[in-house]
Amino acid sequence: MMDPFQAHCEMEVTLAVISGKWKADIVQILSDGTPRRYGFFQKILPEVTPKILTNQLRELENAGILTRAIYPEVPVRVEYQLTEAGTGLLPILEALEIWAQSYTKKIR
Amino acid sequence: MMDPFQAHCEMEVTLAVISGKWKADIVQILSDGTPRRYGFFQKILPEVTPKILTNQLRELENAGILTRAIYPEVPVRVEYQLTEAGTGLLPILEALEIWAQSYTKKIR
DNA sequence: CGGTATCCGCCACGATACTG
DNA sequence: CAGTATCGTGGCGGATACCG
Repeated sequence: MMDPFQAHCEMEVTLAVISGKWKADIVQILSDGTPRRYGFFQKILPEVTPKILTNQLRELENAGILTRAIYPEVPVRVEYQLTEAGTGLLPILEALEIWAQSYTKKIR
Repeated sequence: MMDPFQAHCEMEVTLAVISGKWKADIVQILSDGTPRRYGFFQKILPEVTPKILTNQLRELENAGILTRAIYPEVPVRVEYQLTEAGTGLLPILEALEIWAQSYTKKIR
């Protein structure tokens, strides 16, 4: 991830947070508030390899977008959930989606 | 630039369009509607090298975000201006900026 | 003035295999 | 179940020099 604090303009902080091949997908999967487990992401995103999935999750965690809760049961359970900051991202992602839709219509 | 048409979710089309080290800056420079010349970008963004600047401008042009008008005077004059699609991006960039501001306050 | 041409380093992303 | 470990690579961004 690009260092958000050497961005030229503020908005690049946000871009830095959600730029990452699978981050938008991950945030969207968590968008309904339900805590989700590692295997759930693998099921929804079958193309992402474990290493990459872990990497993207960790970067979002470090950015404060989601939390990672470990329940030391047997077998172990790990749950990911959006933080308040992550939830604040949702309207923006929706705006990105809406713009993309009208854009695709015009360009394609 | 990542191919916008093999994105997993629609919003990544938008991310693909504005992801690029200097693209947000370029769009913001053009945000007031005034046509701007190549040298103007170089003056505002002294760190970007000519090759990179050209590259970022071309990618935005190919994405339909801005137009490139050549006036074959002597010396030649080239002017860049936002398209309608590019203008539609402005509220989104502002939303990114606003989110970044509250985010920076919380995290830093 | 507004670019090209050439060369190159870095690192995000990935394939594959293995593990506490 | 939820991850590491290792090795590999494509292409974005950059430094530097040159051009119509």
